[in-house]
Amino acid sequence: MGNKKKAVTIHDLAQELKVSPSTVSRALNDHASIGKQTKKAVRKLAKERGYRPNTIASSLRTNRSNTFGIMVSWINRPFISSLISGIEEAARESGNRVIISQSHDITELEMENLQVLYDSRISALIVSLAMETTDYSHFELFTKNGIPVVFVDRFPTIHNIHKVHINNFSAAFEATEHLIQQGCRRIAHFGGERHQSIYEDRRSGYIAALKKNNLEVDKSIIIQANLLSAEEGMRLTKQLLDIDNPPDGIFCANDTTAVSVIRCAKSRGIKIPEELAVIGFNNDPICEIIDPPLSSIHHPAIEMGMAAVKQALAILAGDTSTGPVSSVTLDTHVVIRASSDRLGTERSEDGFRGVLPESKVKDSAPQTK
Amino acid sequence: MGNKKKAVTIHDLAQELKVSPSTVSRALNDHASIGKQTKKAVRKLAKERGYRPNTIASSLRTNRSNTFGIMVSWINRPFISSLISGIEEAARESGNRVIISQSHDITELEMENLQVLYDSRISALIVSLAMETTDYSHFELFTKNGIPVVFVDRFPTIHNIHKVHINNFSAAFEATEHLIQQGCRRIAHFGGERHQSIYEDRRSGYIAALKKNNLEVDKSIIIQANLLSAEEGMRLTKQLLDIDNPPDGIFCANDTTAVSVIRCAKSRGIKIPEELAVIGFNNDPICEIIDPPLSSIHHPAIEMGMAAVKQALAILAGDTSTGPVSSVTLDTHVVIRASSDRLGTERSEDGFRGVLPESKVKDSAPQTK
DNA sequence: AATAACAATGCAATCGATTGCGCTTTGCAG
DNA sequence: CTGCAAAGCGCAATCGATTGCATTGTTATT
Repeated sequence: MGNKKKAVTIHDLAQELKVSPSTVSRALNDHASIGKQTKKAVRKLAKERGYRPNTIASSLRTNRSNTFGIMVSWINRPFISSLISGIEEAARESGNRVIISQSHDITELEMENLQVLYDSRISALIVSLAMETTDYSHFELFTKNGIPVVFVDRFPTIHNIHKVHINNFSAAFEATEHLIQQGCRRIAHFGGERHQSIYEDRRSGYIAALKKNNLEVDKSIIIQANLLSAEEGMRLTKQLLDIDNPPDGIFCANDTTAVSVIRCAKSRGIKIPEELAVIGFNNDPICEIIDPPLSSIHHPAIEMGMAAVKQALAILAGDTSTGPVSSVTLDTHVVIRASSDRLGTERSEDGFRGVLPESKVKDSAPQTK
Repeated sequence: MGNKKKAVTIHDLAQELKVSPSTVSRALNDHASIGKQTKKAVRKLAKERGYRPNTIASSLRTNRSNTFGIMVSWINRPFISSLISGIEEAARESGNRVIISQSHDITELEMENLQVLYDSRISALIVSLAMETTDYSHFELFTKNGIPVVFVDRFPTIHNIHKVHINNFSAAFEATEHLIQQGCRRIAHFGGERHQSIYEDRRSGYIAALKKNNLEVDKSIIIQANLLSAEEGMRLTKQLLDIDNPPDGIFCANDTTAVSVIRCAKSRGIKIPEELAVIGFNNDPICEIIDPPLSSIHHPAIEMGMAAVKQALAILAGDTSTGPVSSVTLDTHVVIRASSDRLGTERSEDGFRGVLPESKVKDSAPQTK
């Protein structure tokens, strides 16, 4: 183990076959102007000697690294890890590698790590913004140097960008209307940083649904969180449930806080969904696990990752059919479970209902280790 | 956007400063034989022109890519994504990039993707084996070429390897003894593929605990799963609970199947932990979410990732203090929750107990999006 | 048979950074 | 004033693969 014998190069093959390195290179790349015999001989020897192309050298010469960079907040979050899984798969299928980097939701770290990605001369960058980030100038390093940047999920509030996203407004609208249909009349909202458009849009969709249904918009039950973490969720829910006129429904901007709401409510003996109907966002695996199962918005993480790669590839191929920028919107849908199902139509015994989109998610992301 | 002006190189800087590229290179790398003034001037101009080193060129010349390759089964599993998060962080801190690849638990895909990683001339490889994999010859490509391979979690059953792991035997032993202490006398086991040593060891630890406590080892309640998926868990649990003499406790080789056991048992009205005590493995986030909360073995995913990087760095630095191979074993511990706590000492109201190792996990991996 | 056309291969530059070796200058001791 | 070392910097090769252009050998055309 650990021998440091040098790897085989095309020069080694060339020497042995008494041809030039150019010929070897072309033979391996199936260039038209190389004879059949030669190609066969080269490939045979390459295999025998265990030749493997040096991607680094190739990248330097061709100026194409065939590598995508990913910048996300935290790798170990259900939505993000599925997103990455989708990116990895689509990238691999198109012959690209994937370098990964996390910002820990801190803008400064995002900036630092972007430098590293740039130094790696990635072919394209796929980003989901750090929660903190409000200034986007650090992405110009890429755009100004001709490296496509595709934003996924959390994207900047500026116009000239490529992005893959969902319609957060309408998803939130549907979620809220669902609660209203279930009889809720005083619906609270758990929202994230408003400078992140996805959270602002979810908030707007929620408010629009209330207004459309002639329900009061009470800002005292619109909760503002920073990171939408479990701890925040627990702490803020306690406050919310302590007020004189507590809500009878709540729409949370993510599942993590929704779970905290359920746990807090349960500990107080508040019946879900009868006294408090809850719906989250993302359709994380925990939705099916918690008792009662949590209604949510299905957020197509893997598909979003794949779409981002597809979009990056199109840009690299010079596809300008969508104009200077492109925006892909993926579909979401409400997944109704017991936490919001006051009419009792969706209940089951063991909680295993063959809901189509969910089994689909499971197929591509089994919760095994 | 999308201008294709070429990036600044050291030659551009050299020309403008009327010095040689060598000087620029050395100045930027803080080489001793370059004058103070020169260094200052070079760095100033580099900054002004937005110079960024081309890692690809540097890698080619120095034969060091400063890139770690990761090969895992699925990125989007709680344990794996935390593992990767740890790897990414430790790698970044040591100035290394991270390329990621997934095998989907299929050996063939593992082999194919390893080729790609090799072609990228990664500095070191960190692997958690595909469930299927029993032959390890495809890793020789790396070892024979002097590229360190560090196995994490799922490792080969051969000796001359570097690895980071836990003591699966003793963890399983402790888990099983815990069930026995709680009064269980007929304990079942849900195991994974036995050719994967981690699952074989968990099984052995379980059996050893039974024997030590003079309990019968009944193979009819040792369940063999392939992927340890939720579906498998549900299907096999149904069979298990249908037998004449059902178990009063079960130790599962992962949390996913343990959750299935709980859900299946609940749907049949079996009381947990009174009639069936359950303990899983990994301490995934779902453990705290499910009702009743699931006891488990804390599996230090992030720390394992960091340890693997540390180990790889040591090998690259030529550290032979551990001999030709090195093995790092990290600690685990039983996390007792309601699913196995028949004595009722660990209960709480809202399920938020400030268990130290858990809050630690949360700090580094908040369940937010 | 002479020439055009083409197929197959080689030559050498190139991508951007690094580095061993050698050259020039300055400083200082003898 | 000479000699010599150290400081500061440049030359040119190098890493491995790619590619425009030149070259050789072969076949087809008139």
